[in-house]
Amino acid sequence: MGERLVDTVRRFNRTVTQRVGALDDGYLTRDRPLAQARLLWEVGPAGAEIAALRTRLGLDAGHLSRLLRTLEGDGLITVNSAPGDGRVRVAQLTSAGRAEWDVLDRLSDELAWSILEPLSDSQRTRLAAAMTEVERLLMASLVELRDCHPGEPAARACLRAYTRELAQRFEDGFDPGVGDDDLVPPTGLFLVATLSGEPVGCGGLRLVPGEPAEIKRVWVSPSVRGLGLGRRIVRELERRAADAGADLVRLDTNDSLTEAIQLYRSSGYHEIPAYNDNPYARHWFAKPLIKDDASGR
Amino acid sequence: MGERLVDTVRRFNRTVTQRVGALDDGYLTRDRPLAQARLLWEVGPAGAEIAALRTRLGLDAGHLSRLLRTLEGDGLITVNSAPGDGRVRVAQLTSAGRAEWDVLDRLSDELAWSILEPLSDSQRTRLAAAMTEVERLLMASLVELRDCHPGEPAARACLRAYTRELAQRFEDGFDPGVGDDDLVPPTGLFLVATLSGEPVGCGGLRLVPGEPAEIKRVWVSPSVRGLGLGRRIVRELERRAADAGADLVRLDTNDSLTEAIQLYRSSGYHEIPAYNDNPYARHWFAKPLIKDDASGR
DNA sequence: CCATATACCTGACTTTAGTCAAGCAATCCG
DNA sequence: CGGATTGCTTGACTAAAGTCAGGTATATGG
Repeated sequence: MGERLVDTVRRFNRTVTQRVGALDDGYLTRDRPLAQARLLWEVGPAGAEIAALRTRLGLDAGHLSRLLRTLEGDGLITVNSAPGDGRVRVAQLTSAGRAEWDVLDRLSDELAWSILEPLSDSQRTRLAAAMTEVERLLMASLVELRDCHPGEPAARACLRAYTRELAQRFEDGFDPGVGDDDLVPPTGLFLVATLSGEPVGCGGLRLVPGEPAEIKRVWVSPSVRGLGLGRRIVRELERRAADAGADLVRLDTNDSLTEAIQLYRSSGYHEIPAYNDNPYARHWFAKPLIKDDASGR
Repeated sequence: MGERLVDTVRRFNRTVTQRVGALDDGYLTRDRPLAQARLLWEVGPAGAEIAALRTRLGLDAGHLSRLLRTLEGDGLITVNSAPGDGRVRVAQLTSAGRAEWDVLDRLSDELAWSILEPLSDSQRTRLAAAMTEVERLLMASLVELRDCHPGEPAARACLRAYTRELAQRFEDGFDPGVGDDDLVPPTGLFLVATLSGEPVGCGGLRLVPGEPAEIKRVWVSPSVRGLGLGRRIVRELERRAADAGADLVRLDTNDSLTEAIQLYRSSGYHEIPAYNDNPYARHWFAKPLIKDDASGR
């Protein structure tokens, strides 16, 4: 039965991904090299930082620079230094570039419509629903979890979002207090989850030798909630804690974070007495770590 | 609401198609050029005719030939003339090529599993179901309908399948009688539906000036049934008949072709008295054609 | 048997894509 | 203020993809 599922995924990858992908490229290319067309599209009406384009398109810095130069030469974009930081450069569409982008936008609409057009109404609705489902579930697989210094931009973005959200949800606001710069080896660690470059979640671990490990700053972007990312982050943090020699992991949380409490309970955590005086904490949880070097499944 | 559906399709195309597609390519490439890897994969354990590879991969004849020469030079495939026709050449995997193919097969399994792995059981099932749905419905859109001489290989394949199926379904067998070589302009036409090069359906139209047009040889491959292709073929034939000046289109059919009868009834056909003495016909249908040069949505 | 068509191959390109090291300007850090 | 770092650009490549005009066997139809 696992075999059947794998076959389904493989067939899907082959047929849908390659064929529709090729179709998409063909439509959007407009007798311009594919990389240029994609780049022009990604710059978009709002403009974009070059670093962002690089991660989104997965291009080499040199290659990207050259592509930008070509588009600039064709009068489709301008590249200027960012106002804040002179090293950062920002690409903007010129009016000619905008016109071209609009054409791509229209073609993209037409392609989408050409897919829907031969279908009956009910088929169209079913297709859209199935596409949304596939997309959401694939997201979960494409999220990458990696170690990240809390000071890195991706981490800071997550922590800002985390703080903003808690401030909104807690009755009496939220002040994160001191920074999270201690969440680096050897006294801790910080994980950031990214979806094609964009940070979509995070989690920290504080490690004090001889004491239980502590999970902190677990946050998942609303855009990917309900896909099990929180559970995945917590599981990874537990694994790291075990690797570091901890045999217990604990954390504090607040009543208003109902999904989090639900997650911890269903992940094997049980409530314990307060182990700190965090003014925002209302519940304290702990989970014993069982060491196993042979990971099952 | 049409707009929402189009947006869904566009988002799907972008995220799923590009990201999963790139992932797929990366896995399967095995530090061999992508085109070579894909070609090796397409040759497969059963071997393949070069013409088939060309259409399946959408490659230029020269480019393909060179790729074949490279794989041949690496000892992965052999290319020999086909037994029937000395011009046609067939690629076969050598044992080394077969071993390489097996590796690709395994990697493909691993990639599929890496997508499923982070998901819960119920999510996996839902993903597989949604993928199957997307795939089937996209098929309908990717089917291309084109004019085709009844003597062309694609047409002959359809007509053979048509004949075989009727012979099986009719109580007293089926003999197509004379060929369908009259289904060419100006006395008629023949359409073949292809799904990425493979013929999956057909339909013919006989045109006699001053007489009603006649629909013949409508067939849809079992692999794509239930996706509205039959209806699409009939609709296109009606359009062609109208373009040719006919104001009525008629056809004959047999009791055992229940889906066809259902299709004709729901497409606006009504039963009429026998207009010919086709020994296999049990029902005769007709539909008046309304001319409209402004085709609505 | 000969003209024509088919199916593929070769040579001789051009265009894209992608890599790597070196370099420069802006910024950050102590 | 001076040395490191960051962010991007350039030069100098290589590899892969794709194109196009011949060319060579094999088949087909009169």
